[in-house]
Amino acid sequence: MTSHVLGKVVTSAWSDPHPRFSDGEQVLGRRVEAVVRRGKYLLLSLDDGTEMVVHLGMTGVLQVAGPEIVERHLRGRWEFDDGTVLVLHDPRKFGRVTLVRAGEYEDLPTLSELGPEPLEEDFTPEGFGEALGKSRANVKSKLLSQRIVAGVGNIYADEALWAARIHPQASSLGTDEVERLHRAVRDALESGIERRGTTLRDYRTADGTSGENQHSLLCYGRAGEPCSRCGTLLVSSRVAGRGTTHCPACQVLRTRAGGDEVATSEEAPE
DNA sequence: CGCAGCGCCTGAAGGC
DNA sequence: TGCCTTCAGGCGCTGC
Repeated sequence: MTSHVLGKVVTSAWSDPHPRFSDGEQVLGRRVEAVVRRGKYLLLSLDDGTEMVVHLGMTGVLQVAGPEIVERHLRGRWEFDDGTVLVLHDPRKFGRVTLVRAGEYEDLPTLSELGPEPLEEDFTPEGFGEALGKSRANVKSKLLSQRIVAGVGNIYADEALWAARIHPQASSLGTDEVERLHRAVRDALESGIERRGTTLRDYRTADGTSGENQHSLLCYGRAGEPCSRCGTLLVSSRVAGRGTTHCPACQVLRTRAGGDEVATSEEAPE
C-alpha cells in the first residue's frame, strides 16, 4: 500500500456521503508524505499538515484498483498523479475515514488512547501487567479496548486467552498469567500476519486475495469441538458483548479471596 | 469517572 | 420457495 501512494498527489477524490466516509473527498490536491499503521488505524500524512485516518472496521478492504472498479459497496476512490487508483470497499460501513490535523486525534478516542504495538519492544510483560492491573474489568474487555495493547480484535483475543489458558472473564491475573498472555498475544498476531490475515466470510472483491489464518485457529469459532489441548468440548458464550469461545477445562475462572470472581457455571446456555 | 451495553450496517444462514 | 429472524463485530456513544 505504502509504495503505491507515497509521494503522490491526489488528483481525484470521491467518497461515500455517509458521515463515516465523507471526509475522504477533502484530500484532493494533497501529497501523501507518510503512511503509518497504528493498531487497526492507517494514518496517511498529507502535505498540508492534515492526516487521513482510515479504519477498515470488520469488512473494509483498501486496495489498489485494477482496470475495472467494482461499484458495489464502494466507499472511497482516490486517483493519484501517476494514474494509481486506490479504492475502499466496505459492505457494512463499519469502517471510517477521518481527516484530522496531524497528530490531533481527539475525534478518535480509541486512537488517542491506543496502547503499545504488540510486536514492538515497548510491549513488555511488566508494562502489560501494570496496565491490566489498573482496572477490574474482565480481561477480554481489556484486550478488545485497544488501550492496553493495540490491534487485538475478537478472534485474536479468544485465541490468545485460550493459548494462555486464561478465562475470558478473569479480572485479575497473576504474574505467570500475565507473562503467558503477553506471549500469547504476540504469537496470535504473528501467526495472523504470517498467514496474511483471517478470512472468515467472502467479503472480498473479485481481485482481492484472502488470508489463510482461519485454518490455524484453535479456539475461535470452534465451540462444540474438542479442545486440541485437552479434548474437552469448547464452549460458546458472550463476553463484552462479543461471541466468545473458551475451554471450560483449560481456562478456569478462579475464585479469589475478595470474592469478585465466581468459578461456578458461567458457561453459556445451549 | 469507569465501564457495561447499545446502535450502527449488511449479508449470510437458519427456521418455518 | 420465500419471507422473516438472528447473528456477525469495531468502536463511538450513552447512561448508570
